[in-house]
Amino acid sequence: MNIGELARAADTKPETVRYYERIGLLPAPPRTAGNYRDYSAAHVRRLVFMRRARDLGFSIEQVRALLDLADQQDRSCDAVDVIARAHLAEVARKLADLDALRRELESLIGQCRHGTIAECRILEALAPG
Amino acid sequence: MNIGELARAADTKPETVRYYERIGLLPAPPRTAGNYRDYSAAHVRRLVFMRRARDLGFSIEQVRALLDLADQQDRSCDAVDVIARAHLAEVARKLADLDALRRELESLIGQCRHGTIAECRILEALAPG
DNA sequence: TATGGACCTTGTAGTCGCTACAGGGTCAAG
DNA sequence: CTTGACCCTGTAGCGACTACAAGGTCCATA
Repeated sequence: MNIGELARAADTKPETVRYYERIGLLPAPPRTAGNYRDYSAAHVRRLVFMRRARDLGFSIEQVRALLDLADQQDRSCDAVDVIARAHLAEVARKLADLDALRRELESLIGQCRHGTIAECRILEALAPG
Repeated sequence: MNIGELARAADTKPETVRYYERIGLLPAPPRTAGNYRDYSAAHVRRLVFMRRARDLGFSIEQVRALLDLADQQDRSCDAVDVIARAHLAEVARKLADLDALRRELESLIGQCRHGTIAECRILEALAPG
């Protein structure tokens, strides 16, 4: 299986796959006679896992930690729980920030009286004083 | 007023101020005999405006557009409204995405049975099919 | 007057997670 | 045998800063 097929199987792109190999996240596969990367089903599984975790907003370093843990089958899975909870806390924080931001923008926009720039309430709200 | 004082007045850092000058967002001020940047109250107003807009999540290019508009006092402020509304739409979209993400993470975490990695529901949920 | 330390100057490189080339090589179909 | 779709490597770019390094300036204190 070449890099394009692997990428399609994980709904990503060859550039991203090469990037993951370069940063040591996806093991380098054997090469064909023509120097093409030659992937197996295990690579597909690993890449799909990575893409799914990335889509859920885990950072590359968190993904690396999750993959490392996944390789140690007999350890307690509490470490996985810790990573997931830390990420959830971060997401919750961002949600709160973004919601406050939305309210502030809505208030800003609600003040627009469609006059001239000189009397623009939105710009006034952004300006000091 | 030197760069450190300006930065403190706008609750930011000298590096950021120099960055804004480099990308043409904050006009280069005159220099003192010792080659220090010498800022006026107008610079403070502009930088505070920029930081406030950035804190509200406007991109640098949006801030640039808002500043350009703010300089044209007799134009209609509808263009400002358009920028603000576009940004609000973007924020609302991100909020929805992040909320879906939070729910998915909560569901993932709710499945943790604190056993071994081999039977970890979180890792299973991340793994392919 | 000397000296220390806090500031300022420039330029460059790093962050994150890719993405987009450029300039070549390989492969399968027609 | 040629065409075109893919692959290879290496490097540079994105946004919005941030972090140095190596030097210069300014001001207060000894």
